[in-house]
Amino acid sequence: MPPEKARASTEVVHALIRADLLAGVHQPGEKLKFSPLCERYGASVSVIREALTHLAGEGLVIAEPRIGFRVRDVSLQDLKDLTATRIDIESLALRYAIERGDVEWESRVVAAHHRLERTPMVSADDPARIAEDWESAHGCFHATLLDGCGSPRLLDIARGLRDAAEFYRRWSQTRDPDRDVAGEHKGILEATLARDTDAAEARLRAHYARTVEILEPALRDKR
Amino acid sequence: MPPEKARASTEVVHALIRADLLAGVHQPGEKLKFSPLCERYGASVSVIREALTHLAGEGLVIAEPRIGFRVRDVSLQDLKDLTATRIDIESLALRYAIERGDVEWESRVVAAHHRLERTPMVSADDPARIAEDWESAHGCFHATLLDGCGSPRLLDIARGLRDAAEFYRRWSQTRDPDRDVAGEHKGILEATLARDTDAAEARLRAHYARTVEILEPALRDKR
DNA sequence: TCATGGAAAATATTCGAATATTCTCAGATC
DNA sequence: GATCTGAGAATATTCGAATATTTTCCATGA
Repeated sequence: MPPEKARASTEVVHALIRADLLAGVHQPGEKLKFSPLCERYGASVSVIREALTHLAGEGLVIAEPRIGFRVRDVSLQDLKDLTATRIDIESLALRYAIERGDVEWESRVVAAHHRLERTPMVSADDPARIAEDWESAHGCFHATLLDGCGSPRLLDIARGLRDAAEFYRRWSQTRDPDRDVAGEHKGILEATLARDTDAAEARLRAHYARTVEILEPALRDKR
Repeated sequence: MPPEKARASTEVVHALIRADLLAGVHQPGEKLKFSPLCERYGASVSVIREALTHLAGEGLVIAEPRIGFRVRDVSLQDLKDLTATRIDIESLALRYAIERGDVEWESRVVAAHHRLERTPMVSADDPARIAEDWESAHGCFHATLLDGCGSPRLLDIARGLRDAAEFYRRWSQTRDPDRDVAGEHKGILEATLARDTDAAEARLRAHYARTVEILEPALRDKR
């Protein structure tokens, strides 16, 4: 339930809808009608419209002129393409980061990893669901890793792909209990700090390939 | 001067403003105020606002909440980053295209190149300005080249970067009279058809590096 | 049974005005 | 002289109603 805001700016509504999309409140492919959204977020059509246009730019919703907006659909095919693209882009950025990153960047990576390592993956009250804090620390670790590459354009592309991947990840909350995610992160960190480009890239690649493997069964029926 | 449209849908206005931005009607960094835009495009604030929000998603304008919108600024630093990123992304896509592209794709590349070759670079009436037809054929050739890669996500990223580059290219209409652009395109085409990945990538890389060299002097004063 | 047409309902789009915010600049204060 | 203040102007944002479009669904005819 979104908090009742007396004043609803488009930014706030954009963030609320975005959070709801990632949380799975609106199903993939579902039509997003104005009247219900206005009621839910306590805003007029104008601000809903602007928020949706913004989200369409981010690729989370699809704008269909004169028909309306719908939640972006998911498919196994798209997940594979997304993951492959993400691996290529992040490998590129990580290589540059390892090549160009300074000590200040290194420290931020170590800090982000430490935070991730010390954040419990599941919350105490709902062990079936991945904790919000962990999701945040996880995203932050991967973003910081690439941060040293020095290319705003490349980082922007990587951020967009991460958002899209998060959409999939949150939508299907399945996970492999045998998987040593912490170990994978540690491996990436160590290879990066050792400035071992090939090893770091291989580990990053394996990390994401694992994720798609886990999500695959949940998408089997979606084509 | 934009054609007087009795009915102004946001799509039409979006396309008009976009064309004007690429044509340099609105200067980089300039504030885009609603009243003048409403008058110029014959639309109400709502449709102008939606068009600008859309353009902000494409990165051509910058949205500053509660302050308004402005044309994205240009800088030498950004041009260099953009070009480097574009080279990396397009190299990646071209490699995949050469690896995976079928005969149908090959034919489209040949066709696009033929069209580009037979389109005059400058129009008869204004030899100082690059012809609209040529710009279009040029963009189409480069897009088709990557088309065979089979990754919608990667193609989407490449398209965004091409748009950004076009913004720079059109803004500064300088060009090098000694440059053999047609030869460069032919070289890329031949290496691609020969499925010589390394040669094709090297030629694509050189092609874009040349472009930044030519644009550089015009941006010297912009930092 | 299936296709077609065309009201009626549902819905998206657009508008212009009402409101809120930011900017400008003259005057006051230190 | 420099900085603050606040009224007024300029501007962006938000609203709800008016308009246009799409969808639904039932009647009609092949």
